[in-house]
Amino acid sequence: MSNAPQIAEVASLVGDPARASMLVALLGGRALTATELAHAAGVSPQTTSGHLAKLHAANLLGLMKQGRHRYYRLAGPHVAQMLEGIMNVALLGPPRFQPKTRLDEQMRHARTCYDHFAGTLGVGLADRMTERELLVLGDEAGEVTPAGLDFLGKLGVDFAAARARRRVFCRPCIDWTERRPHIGGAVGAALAQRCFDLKWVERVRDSRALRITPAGRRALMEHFALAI
Amino acid sequence: MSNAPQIAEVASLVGDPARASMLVALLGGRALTATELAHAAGVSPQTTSGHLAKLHAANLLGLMKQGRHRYYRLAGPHVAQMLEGIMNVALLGPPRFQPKTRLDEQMRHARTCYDHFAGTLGVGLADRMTERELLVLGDEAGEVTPAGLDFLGKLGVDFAAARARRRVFCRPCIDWTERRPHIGGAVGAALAQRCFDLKWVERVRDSRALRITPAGRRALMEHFALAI
DNA sequence: CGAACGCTACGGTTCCAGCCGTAGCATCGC
DNA sequence: GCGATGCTACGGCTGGAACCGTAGCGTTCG
Repeated sequence: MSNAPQIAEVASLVGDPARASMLVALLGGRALTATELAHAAGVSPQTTSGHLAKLHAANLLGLMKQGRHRYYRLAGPHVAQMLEGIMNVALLGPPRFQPKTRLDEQMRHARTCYDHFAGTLGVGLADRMTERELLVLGDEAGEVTPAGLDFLGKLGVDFAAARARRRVFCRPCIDWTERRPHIGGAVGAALAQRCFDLKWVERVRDSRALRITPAGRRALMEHFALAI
Repeated sequence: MSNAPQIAEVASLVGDPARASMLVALLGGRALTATELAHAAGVSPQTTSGHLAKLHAANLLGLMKQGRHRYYRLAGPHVAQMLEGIMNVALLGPPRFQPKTRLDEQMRHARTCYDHFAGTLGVGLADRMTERELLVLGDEAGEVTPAGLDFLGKLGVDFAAARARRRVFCRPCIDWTERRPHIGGAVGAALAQRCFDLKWVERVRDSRALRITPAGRRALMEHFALAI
């Protein structure tokens, strides 16, 4: 009568710690090989192979074969959004102990969240833009103001897709570490892409973490009054 | 290092068919007793009790004791939003056979989605309001226009909470049956509440389904040009 | 007060899914 | 061509969880 079985099927796929680790790793936005995902999940390649096959069969992952490698990525924004929703519930659940590691510090500072920025960098950008009324972020939605559109346009951010509609909405995404919203959706993705193109921000190898370049540090201060 | 274990824990809670059925039943928005949920899930009361204890311990459900009954409800909008995200992924997954039952027809027509309307009614309202530019719905966000604010205000919809911010955003929610967005978020909740208050729409006993009253039928035609 | 009802605690059974070892197939480098 | 690498298929093991029956506690009603 209902779609509960299908919900359970998808949820149980995410419900295995190994698979959840893989999905979280892929939430970094990059396509990863089966071996990399095996390392991320802490299980053998054989086990990983089975997990990835299931996730792929359920359309949670996309697959790109390249030589002897198989690159997996999230099937789309809807999967990222689902994971985000689950993370949000996990965050509001019973409080937990979380041993802080060194790597955490880097992640806390700046990382990707599928296709946009998170961490101190992500919420910092959102805060500064909100202060200057370039952006309005509510609990359930957000919008770029005309001034914000102008501002981002001058930075060279490409709104071709987002501008198709008259308004440029954006989706607030609750930051896992900061517990406050940052800029998600098409706007967040376009802004992040521009920062990559301008070499303000670089990906850290084998991680979701990001490194802000010296040029990026200056530029963020200049354009966003954001001291990182 | 990461929060993957917590994600997996939450997801595995939803990943059991019995628990998923209970959560979907609670997505109707009402608080239900353990026995009602047992019936919804198709398992014994003993088993149900264990499931509900787990869901409650993980802060996915709220509990209200009333005499010898225990009323459970979703812990909050974040849980509903998570379920919505999972449903969305399940929808875009591999196509499935779905035997249509009689009850489905009623549900397809009009039902609640936590705190707002879904089904033909839900998407119909969204469509008509969009046509008249009372509402703008994008892929990831939406907003009530000034004309829409005026329109809904005259209907007596209470925006006290939503109006706190200058703008009234709303969250598009992908309809499970129609596969198109309907009005969610605070705006959807306020509109639904007003329709209940005006007795345009009634809940159907023991179901998420809704019945549109004769007065409601007339009013929807009059105010929204919506023929149901 | 006794019976019925709503719900939970505990014990035992069953079954499934994750895991790895071994083996096998494609691809790359020398 | 040969070995190394990346990945997958199969088989057997094992741990965990869902499930129900029985039993027990609190509440309601006659």
